[in-house]
Amino acid sequence: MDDQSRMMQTHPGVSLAGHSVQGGMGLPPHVQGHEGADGDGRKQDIGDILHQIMTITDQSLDEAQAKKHALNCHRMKPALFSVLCEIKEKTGLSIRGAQEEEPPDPQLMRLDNMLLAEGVSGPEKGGGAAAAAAAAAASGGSGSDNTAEHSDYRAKLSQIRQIYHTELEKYEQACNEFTTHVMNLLREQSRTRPISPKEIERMVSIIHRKFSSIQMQLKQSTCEAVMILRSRFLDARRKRRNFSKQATEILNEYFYSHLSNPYPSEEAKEELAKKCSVLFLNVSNWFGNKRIRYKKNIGKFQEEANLYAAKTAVNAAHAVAAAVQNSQANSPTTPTSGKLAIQWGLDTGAWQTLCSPQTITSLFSTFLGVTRHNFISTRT
DNA sequence: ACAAATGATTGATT
DNA sequence: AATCAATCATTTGT
Repeated sequence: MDDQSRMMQTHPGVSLAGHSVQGGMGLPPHVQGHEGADGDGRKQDIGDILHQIMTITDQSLDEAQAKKHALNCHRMKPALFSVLCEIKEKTGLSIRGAQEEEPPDPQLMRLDNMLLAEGVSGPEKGGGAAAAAAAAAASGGSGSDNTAEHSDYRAKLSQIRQIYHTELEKYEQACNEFTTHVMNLLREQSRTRPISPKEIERMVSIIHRKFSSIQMQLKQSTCEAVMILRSRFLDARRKRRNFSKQATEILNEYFYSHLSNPYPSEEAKEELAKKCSVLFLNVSNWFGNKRIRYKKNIGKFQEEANLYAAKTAVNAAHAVAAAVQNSQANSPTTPTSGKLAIQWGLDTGAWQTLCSPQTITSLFSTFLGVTRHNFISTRT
């Protein structure tokens, strides 16, 4: 209303010149006569029109409807409409131009990528399973019972995915509904207001922007949920399983039978990992923990040490005995063998005496049924 | 419920 | 890159 009156005042020349709406209520315009084709008559017309517009709210709906129809049917209407649109376009210059182009939001892209990677926004079934499998592999579980471990995770993930999709669909539907509503409204209004198709387009894009910002919030919170789920289920620290009895058995056997240097080589670790059906990293962690904990409190591990020493002895006794016999027979002493202090560390040194005398003694006695001294004396 | 045991992580060190 | 040391978070044993 303001627009209309303003523009009509500013550009009287383009108003409904030469056409009297006044007496033609409900009648097609062409039936009415053209009384004043120039001068006073025209001004009079304009005044009448303005007056009519100003008082339009006082009129009944039927009357207004009829006037609208009369306006729409006027032969000059399309031309007038385009002129008004043009004027409006020019006067509203400042509004547009500022945010015409929209570069793809980097954060939105990050969110999209993550959702895709997690199998939330990707293809329905395969993507999710693949993502779960990948996550399982990355988490480095013990390998044997991954499926049971992660079925819960997968269930929750698909729950998130479902919520995400339904919400997204809801937003999309609402967006479309709203857009069509607004478009219809604007189209309807464009019969009486100078609204160009371009403007409608712009309005639509504004609406889409608004809705996509809502979508972004949805994506954000979905990402958060996935992250929480991940940390809850896949962080190995949180969901850890102790190794099987056999695995710890094998590892302990190696540890105590290499107590003087419990640093398995890469190959040895590989082999142990295979034997225990755990990962290489698990073996490394295990030895790291074992060394530090053993060193920290040797006394506590005494019993265990004896146990495994005995175990290994059963397997190795013959071999050792043979070796001893061999060395007795043909070779001078092994240079390092006399030294019984066991130190750990790397080439750089920093080795400490760690094996208690009792451990050594028990090792020797269980191995060969001789005392440490006896054993040494047999070699020297 | 509590403490001990245990596997993993992290930061520093070498 | 491998290891140590401290620490975390869970599991297991009581």
